Parts: sequence; C-alpha cells; structure tokens
Amino acid sequence: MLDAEKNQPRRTQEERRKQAEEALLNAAIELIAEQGVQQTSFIHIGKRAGYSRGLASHYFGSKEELVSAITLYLQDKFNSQLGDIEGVNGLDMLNRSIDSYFEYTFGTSKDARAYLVLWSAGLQENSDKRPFLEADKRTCARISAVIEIGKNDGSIPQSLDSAAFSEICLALMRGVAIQILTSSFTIDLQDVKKQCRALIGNAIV
Amino acid sequence: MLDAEKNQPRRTQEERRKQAEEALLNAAIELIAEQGVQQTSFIHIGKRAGYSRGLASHYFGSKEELVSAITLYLQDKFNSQLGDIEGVNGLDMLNRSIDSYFEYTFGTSKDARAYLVLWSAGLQENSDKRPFLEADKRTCARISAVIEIGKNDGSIPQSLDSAAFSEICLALMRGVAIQILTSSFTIDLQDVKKQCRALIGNAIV
Amino acid sequence: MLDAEKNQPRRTQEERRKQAEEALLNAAIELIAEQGVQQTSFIHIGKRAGYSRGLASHYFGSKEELVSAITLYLQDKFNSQLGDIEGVNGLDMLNRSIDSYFEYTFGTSKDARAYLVLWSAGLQENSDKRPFLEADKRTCARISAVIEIGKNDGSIPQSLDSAAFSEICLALMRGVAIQILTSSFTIDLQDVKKQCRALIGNAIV
Amino acid sequence: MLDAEKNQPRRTQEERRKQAEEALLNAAIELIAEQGVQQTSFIHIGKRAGYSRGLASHYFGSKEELVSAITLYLQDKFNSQLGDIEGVNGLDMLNRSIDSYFEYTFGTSKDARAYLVLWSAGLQENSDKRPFLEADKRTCARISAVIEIGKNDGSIPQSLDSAAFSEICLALMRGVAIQILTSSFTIDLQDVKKQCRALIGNAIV
DNA sequence: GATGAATGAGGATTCATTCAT
DNA sequence: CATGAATGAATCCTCATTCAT
Repeated sequence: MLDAEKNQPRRTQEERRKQAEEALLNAAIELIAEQGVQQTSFIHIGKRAGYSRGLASHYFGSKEELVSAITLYLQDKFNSQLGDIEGVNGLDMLNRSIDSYFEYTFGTSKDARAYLVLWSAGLQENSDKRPFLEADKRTCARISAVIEIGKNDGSIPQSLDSAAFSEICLALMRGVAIQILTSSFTIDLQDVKKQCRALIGNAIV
Repeated sequence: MLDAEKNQPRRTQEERRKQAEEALLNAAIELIAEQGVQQTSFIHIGKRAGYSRGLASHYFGSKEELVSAITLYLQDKFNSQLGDIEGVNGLDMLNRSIDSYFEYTFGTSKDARAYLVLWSAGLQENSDKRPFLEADKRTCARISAVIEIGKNDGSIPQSLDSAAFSEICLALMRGVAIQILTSSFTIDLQDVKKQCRALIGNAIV
Repeated sequence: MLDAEKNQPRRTQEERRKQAEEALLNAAIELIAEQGVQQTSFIHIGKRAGYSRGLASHYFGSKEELVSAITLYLQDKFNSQLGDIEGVNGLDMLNRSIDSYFEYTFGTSKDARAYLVLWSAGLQENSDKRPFLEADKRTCARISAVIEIGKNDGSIPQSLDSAAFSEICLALMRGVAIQILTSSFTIDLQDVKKQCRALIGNAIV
Repeated sequence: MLDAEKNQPRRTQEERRKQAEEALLNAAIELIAEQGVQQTSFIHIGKRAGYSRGLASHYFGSKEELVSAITLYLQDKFNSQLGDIEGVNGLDMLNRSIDSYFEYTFGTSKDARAYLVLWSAGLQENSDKRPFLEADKRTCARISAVIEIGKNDGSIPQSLDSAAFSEICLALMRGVAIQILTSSFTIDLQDVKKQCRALIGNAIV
C-alpha cells in the first residue's frame, strides 16, 4: 500500500507527460491536415492542445523530430487499426483490404489527410523519404501475402505477379485517395469504389 | 524609320522582360521541385536565375501571385506539349494519352515534379484547389472525348462509363506518378507501364 | 542510542547533499571551462553530474547564485591548495609562489581555466567585479608580505616598491596564464617560466 | 556628366550600405564592451545603431559571422592606427611600441575593451582561437623585428632571445591591460607604466 | 525598368524558473 | 528531499514586402 502511494505520484507524472504528448501530437495532426506542415508552428500546436507555446518544442526537440514522431505515431495507429485481414479466401481478403483502406482514408479523423500531407513532402527532391518508403514496403508485402493466399486457394490465378500487382494496387489506392482528398472527383464515392473494384477484379480474373 | 527606331528598343525591352520572366519562372520551378514552395524564396529564385534578388518580387508582386503564375505556366506548357492526340482509333488514342503522361512525368525537366509539389498543397483543407481542379476537369474531359471516339469507332464498348472511367484513369496515373516520384516502386518503369496498360485494357474489353 | 540512530540518517542526508553539491559544482566547472558560462545550462550540469536536471537549480536557486558559489568554491580551493609558502628567504619564497601559480594554471584540472573564464566577465563594463577584485587584493597582499620578508632578510632590496611590484607581478602571471590557455605561446612552457623568472629576477636585483 | 548623374544613386546606395554597416559594427562593439558577446543581441545592436532590429542579422548572416566581422574590423583599425613605429634606435622603438599599446588600451573608445572581451572567449576550450592567434603572431613579429633592429644598432644586447622575449612582452602587456580594464590595479596608471618600463628595461640591459 | 537597402513579422529553439508530485 | 513537468521570455534567423535610388 505504501509502495502504491509512493508510486502514484510518479505514475501520475508519467501519465501527465503521456497525456500532454498525445494531446500535442493530435493537435499537430489536426493542424497539419488543415494547413500543412510549414504553416503549423509550435505556437499553434501548443495553443490548440491547450498547453503553452513552448511545450511541443520542449518535448520533441525540433520540428524535424516532431514530424518524425507524428509519422511513426500515424503509421502505428494505422497498423493497429487495420488488425488482421479476414475473408473467405484470398480474393475476398484483397477486396476487404481495399475497403479498409478506403474507410481509413474517408473516416472522420484527420489522420489520413495528415499522413498524406506529410508523405507528399516526399515529392520534393531534398527530403527524407525513408519512413514512408518502409511503410509502403510493408503495405505492399501485406497485399502480396494476401494475393499468395488467393493463389493457393484458387481464388486468384497463379499467373498474377504479386509483387508488381501489389505496387500498382497501392498506387491506384493512393491516387484515388488523393484525388478524393483534393476534391477532384465529380463522381460519387460509391461509384469510385465500384470502379476500383472493377478495375482490380478484371485484372485478376 | 524613326518609328522603327523607337519601336525597336521597346520591343527589345519587352523581349528582355519576357526572357527574364521565363528565367525566373524556370528557376522557381527548379527550386520548388527540389525544396518545396515554402523553402523557395525570392532571393534564391533571383540568384538561381542570375538576376537580382528583388526582380522576382518586382515582376510577380507577391509569393501567392508567383505560385499562381507558375501553376498557369506549367499547365499551359503541359497542354502545349501534349498537342493533339493521334491514333488509329479511340482505344489507341487512349493508350497514347497514357503514354504521353508517363513521358511527361518521367522526363528530364523538373516541371512534372514541381507541378505535383504545387498540386499536393491541395491535400490541405485550407487551400485554394480551384486552379488544379479546373486542370483536372480538362484532363478528364480530354480522356472522355477519346473514349467517346472509341465508342463510336467500336474500339471501346458502349457500356463503359466514360465520365467515371476517365476520373479513375487520372487517379491511377496520378497515383503511379507520385509513387514513382517518391521512389516507392521497386519494380522497374517498364513493368509499371505494362501493369497500367493491362489494368486499363482489361477494364475496357 | 536513539539519538545516534536519529542523527545518523541526518548526517547521511547532509553528506549526500554535500556530495551532490560538489558533484554539481565540479560538473559546472568543467562545462564552464569547456563552453563558457552562458552555454552552461542547469540541464547540462545535472546531466554531466549524473543527477536530475532540476537539482542544480534546486540547490543554487538561480544561475547568478550558482556562478557566485562556483567563484567562491574555486577561490577557496585555490587558497587551500596553495597553503603556506616556504623558502630559505623572501626571494626564494617569491619564486616558489610564482612556481605554484604556474603549477595551478597548467594542472590537469579545469579549475584554473574555469576561474579565468569567470573572471574574464569582469572585462565587460557592466559586471560585478568585486569577488575577483577581493581575491586579487589578497593575492597581492600575499606577494607583498613575501617581498617584505625578503627585504628584512636582505634577499630583496629595500628600494623595491612592494605594493606596486606585487600588482605588476600578478599582471604578468595572469597575462602569461591567459596566453598559455589561449594557446598563444609558440615557445615552450619551460622557456616561458625561464623568461618570467629572469624578468622578475632582473627587476629585483 | 550624365555618367556621373547615373552613377550617383548607385554610389549612394553603396554608401548607405557602408554607413549602415559601420554604424552597426560600432554599435555592436560598444555593446560588447559593455555587456559581453552573449548579452549583445541583434535587436539591441539595431536599436543602438538607429536601425531596425533585423538589419544586423540581415547583413552579417549569423552571430558568428558578426563576431568574425567585428574581430577583423577591430584588428584592421588597430593596425592602421598603429602605423609605422619610429624611434632613434631599436630600444626606443620598443618603448614606443609599448607606449602606443598603452594608449590604445586606455583610450576613450571602447575598441580595446571590446577586443579583449572577444579575445577572452578563447579561454574556453571549445572556441575558435585562430583569428586571435594570427593577430598575436603578427604582433610578436613586429616586436621581434624591432628587437632585431636594436641588436643591429647596439641598443639591445645580442644575447636577447627576440622570439621568446616578444611573446613574454605581449603577455605582460596583455596582463597589464586586462588588470586595468578589470579595475584590479590600486596603483595609478603612471606607476603601472613606470613599473612595466623598468621590468622590460632591466631585462634588456 | 531594375537593384538592393531596409523593415518587421513570424517561427524555431533554448533555458531559467516555477511548481506539482 | 528530489524529480521533472510546464511555462514563457529571449534570441537567432529567414523572408516577404516596401521603398529609395
């Protein structure tokens, strides 16, 4: 009991820290989704999170480190939300993967938009693309694995090049995501989804 | 004769102005492709173009106007490079359109990269997306037109929804382009092209 | 017995406090010798000493007080190291005084360097020079006393103005010390010492 | 005449720049002499010089560069003030060199104090001492040259080691200077001067 | 028309300092 | 007693922008 009493303040300190850090991260994510990375200043982040202007700087050290932390945070969150893909067979699992990516992208949180804003910095020549390339590699590997399952259970033909197809798949999904987030589509989301499925379905059969 | 003498210097002035303006625009495009919009300052643009640091500011007024000017400049350049699409039938024209977009994106100039850097600002909620949306609309209209030609000459089935398909097509092309420009693909460019063509080809037949 | 039991933890606390304080002081001295006063932050001091970042602040209150504490600490340490000057006569004692100042300055510890860094703040017009002036006065008094001994035992001529000479002596020693610590000498230390002794020796005889 | 009219604005621009730069340098020198380098901010410099807070930063790029510029400026100014040393023989020239160093140090301008403040940063281990070492080397070379002249004309004995002696001389002069600037001397300046001359004079004969 | 001098706003960053635990 | 969470002041620095020449 005494130990618990002694530990409590410490735990509370840690908790305070964790809570503040998460609040700052989420504030930063919102602001990045709204205004982009450059326009998002430590001052704004602190204000939005309800803390002082210096705290985000204090915790994350520099803006570069903040961006890294956000990137990892969003990737982890995405992966944990994704969980295990289930389906009656490989093809079904592939379709469900695509659906869940759609759901993530069009969900209410600003995570997906913020992630794509961060990721789009990779379009500049001078930029550290590694964190995003590794994430893309993992995503493609997951798609490839599903395709291989489909090949084994007969729902996907053996002739399909899983490595190449998974990368094209990701490119398509990402292209669709960004066109939606930039309000480029005039057709409605259900149509977009249907077209995507058709595109992928026809390629596989 | 006197008129000619008077006009000549004026014309030369105008030409010099045009030349300087173009040099500044291209310097800005290079810098944007390399470092992004925010990191590209008037000073750097002037230096890269070989002019004074005040000239870009002098010509374009403000940074916002500069970005607008660059956007229009790049769209015009792209359109004029594209020219008229030719082909034996609609399907062939569609394939050639896709090829020319590939060529533009992977060409030596930094135009495509700079344009996508500018366009990616549209991922942020607070941003003026109009110039890009209009350009996308024109692009889709062009693809739609080609599809309609294909429907008429029998190379593309009547059942294809040209409006929806053209938008998905653009999404795919844009997704592929940015995955390439962010070095995400591990498969080679020829493979990417082949996969794209297959995807679109299967969808049409 | 109960008293002893009660006292023991108190003494241990006090000892721990003293130990921590000394560790913090020495860490601060090292950092000041390396980087100067301004660049030496409480956080760095705590880290270097192996304690928390708040402890130095907790003990010394403010940075100004910390600097005062260090100054006194270094002066006390110097004085206690110096101890009593011994020699066969006044002249000999003077020479030994000079030698011991050399030894202190060129010793392995960073004390002398740190002290001179702190002292050099006195070059600025707006600065509290008192602690250093008092220390200098004591040093000159010590040298004067030695000279007076020399006058009495006949090793130093009566004509020498001990007050003026002791101040010039200190100026010479300090000048030599800082030239050495700023790596300005190209001649070796033995030569420096020899030259100094000759300068002082010739002045006295 | 037209040329002159055309050139004037350009020259005026340049002059404005030069004037502003010099005002900023002198303001910085004053502030450094008063408060030290760290406490001297760009904002204060601008204010003291009668310009905006950003100008010093704009001109000198960074504080490090500002310090470099000031160091060079002060060294150049000192050297040009010094001019050629004249005297009836080498010994006389040596004495006059010492006198002029005294005059410089105790003059009304804050140059000498500022220079010594800058130079004292070299006491810290992590610091760029080069600009100061080079200046010291030049100073010693000048003293050595004078000593050699004295050896040739017979006013200084051949046995004197000019290299070693010039360095000790500089150390003495610098030690005296900093003791004066830190108000350490209780004896008056004339006495200090007399003592110095005696010290050096006795060493030479 | 073109240059670059000068301004001042804005933001990253570092810390002394205070305060809760 | 000791830790470290949190604040906010201060400063360097970068630029868009204005303006004199």
